[in-house]
Amino acid sequence: MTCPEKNASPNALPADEPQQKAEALMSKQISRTLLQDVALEAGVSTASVSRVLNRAPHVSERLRRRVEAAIDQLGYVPDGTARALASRRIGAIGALVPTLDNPIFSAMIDSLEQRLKRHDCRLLIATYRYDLDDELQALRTLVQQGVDGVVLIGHDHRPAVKTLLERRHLPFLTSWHAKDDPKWPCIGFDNTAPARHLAHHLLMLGHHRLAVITAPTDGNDRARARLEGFRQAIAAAGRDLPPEYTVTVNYGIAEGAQAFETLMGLEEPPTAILCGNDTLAFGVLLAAQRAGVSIPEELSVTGFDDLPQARFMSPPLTTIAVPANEIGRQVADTLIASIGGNTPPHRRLLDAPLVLRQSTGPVPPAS
Amino acid sequence: MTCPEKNASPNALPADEPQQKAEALMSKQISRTLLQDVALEAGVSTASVSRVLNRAPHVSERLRRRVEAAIDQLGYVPDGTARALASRRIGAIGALVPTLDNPIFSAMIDSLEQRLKRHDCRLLIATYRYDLDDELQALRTLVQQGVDGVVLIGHDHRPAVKTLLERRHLPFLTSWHAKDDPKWPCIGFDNTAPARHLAHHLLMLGHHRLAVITAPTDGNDRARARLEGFRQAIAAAGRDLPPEYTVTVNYGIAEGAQAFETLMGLEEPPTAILCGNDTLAFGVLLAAQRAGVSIPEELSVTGFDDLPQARFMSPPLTTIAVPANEIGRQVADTLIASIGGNTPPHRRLLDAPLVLRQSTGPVPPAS
DNA sequence: TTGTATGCGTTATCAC
DNA sequence: GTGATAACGCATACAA
Repeated sequence: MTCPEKNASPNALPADEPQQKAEALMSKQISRTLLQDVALEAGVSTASVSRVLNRAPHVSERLRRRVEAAIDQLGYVPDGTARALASRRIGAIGALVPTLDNPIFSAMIDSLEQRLKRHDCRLLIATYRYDLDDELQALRTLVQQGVDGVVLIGHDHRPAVKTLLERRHLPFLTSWHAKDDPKWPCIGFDNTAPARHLAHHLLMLGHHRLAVITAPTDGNDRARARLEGFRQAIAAAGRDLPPEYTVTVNYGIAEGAQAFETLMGLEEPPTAILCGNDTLAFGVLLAAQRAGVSIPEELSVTGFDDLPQARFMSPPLTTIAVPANEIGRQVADTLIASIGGNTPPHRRLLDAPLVLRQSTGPVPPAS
Repeated sequence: MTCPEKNASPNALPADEPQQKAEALMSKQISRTLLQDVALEAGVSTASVSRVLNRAPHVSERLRRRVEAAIDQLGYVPDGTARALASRRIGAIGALVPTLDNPIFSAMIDSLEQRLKRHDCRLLIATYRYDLDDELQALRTLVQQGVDGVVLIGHDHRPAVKTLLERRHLPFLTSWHAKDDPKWPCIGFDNTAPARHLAHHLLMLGHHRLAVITAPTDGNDRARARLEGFRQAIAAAGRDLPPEYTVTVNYGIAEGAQAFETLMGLEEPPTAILCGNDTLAFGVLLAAQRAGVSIPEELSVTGFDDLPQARFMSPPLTTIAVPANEIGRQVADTLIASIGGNTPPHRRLLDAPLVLRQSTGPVPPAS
């Protein structure tokens, strides 16, 4: 049964199985060392090897050493798929994000992944381009893969998302929003209040004609919340936001620049522009520069996100610092705890402070 | 055996097993429908259900319909972990990238993921912060997870990386470089030639004092290759690149700005600065603007990557357009083919064209 | 503390 | 074309 030397036969079968070898050669791995081989080498049971592998309690130091020696000796590497099937955990969570093209999301994913690694957890990502049907579909495949947990952006989702998550008892977290709903635990920040502060800030500077450039709000509660914040402040000041002062464009610098042209082409151009995100604001800043419109003397501009570039723009951009990295870290820690059985707080709100820079100033005297 | 109604018992065990239910409640999923249940419902064998699921050939239309009906009826969802164990494929590949904080990498990952989805393949990502030991470690965990393929950035890796990949017969691809090594199949682009072109372009404009700002070259063959390209062109012009004209800084706008200060503080400041990537160049551009150094009249600046912002800088940045999205797509297609048994070409080179904009101009007369 | 035996839910290899 | 049934490699309830 025990072969002379190097021949650690994968399966302790009753007799030589001729096809065995041929198969192994065709297959992805040639005669891998199995947990069973380790058990044999160490002279212990497979259960003990498994215990050592999983750092289970109640294993004697002596046994542990023996097993670890055997593992090193044979260069054993546990099979993740078998582990997953038996333990019902794959050691990875899934993240559903609208896109990775937006640096604010890739920043969050980056820190999420770094933090998960500490907990020995991998990250499976899927993007859905702000299409909620695609999001649902992507979630289905992630769930089918067997992810141990899921993180979502925002609270705009198809109803089936929640149904699926709950039916599978899958730990999950939403992020990037602040809605207080016990059914949708979240780690995020308020998008409305900061938006309100930005608008308020401009109103205090004497601006009357505020315009807004927003991303499409369809399936994007963050964009909606920010727009709502802008509206609230404007309404509180006894004014309103006329439709022609609200421009909806897709994400992008060029799109922001385009929106600038549109707004400045109006009979009564705004004296301040509130942008739904920094990238749009960058576009406005650049277009203004090209058009010879000086910021903030002739026009005030605000962003939302505080991307690394924001402080380097000319002039530096007044914006809201979104805690993308902190969200990544806290989501990782919380989801891991949640997978471990701890019920997380239904809602954790992080700061998204106003960052006053030089792109905003008093309303021009001419107005 | 067959329960009255809703009770699709997960296992057709001989008798009631009291613990069964308790366990199920504790566990992640409550009485999931299994492939076996589908087989029962459809009145066929489990093998047939599996065949339908995997679109295997030689299945009658009639049987397929019956099975599909049963699947819909029961809302059956295959278990990815069991599938993975039995088929030896998890339906996901792993991507190892230095960081996702650099938009050029997140762009590639974004398109990679989008394209993989078409092939019904998921993406597992891991970052290693340019630390090759971490890269190796991360690869180990991905392999252990059972990924069906791996994509790496560059050709700087620990030897163990290749050993591991080959021992497991794991399809893999490197990217972002152009080294012609049959052992390291790659889909990338030449970093050296474009760098040479940039330097040549400046030399043709009459610049003699060229400086370089580079990212740390340790474990970063792309940075090294670009630096080498700069050097080649300069040497070809009968000049050299003195050490004080070569500044190494970490990635970042602030870092680029800092390097600008350093260089312009020299007794004989350069008349042109070649940056290892766009982000560093952005820093230079912004610092120059602040310092009142006009570009390109007093100083020429080049980047490398062609990030979306590059064309919106003032002045627009002369740079190299790195095909990040195309790499993502082609890596996806090729790796999938490779997993399917097709041997990919050892090397596919994509274009990384010079994009001439306004940040470069004739050497200032004073020089 | 350690060993035994079985389950995890598919795929795949055979026969038929 | 379809049906039994043996892997797949590990975790774990239970016994010892």
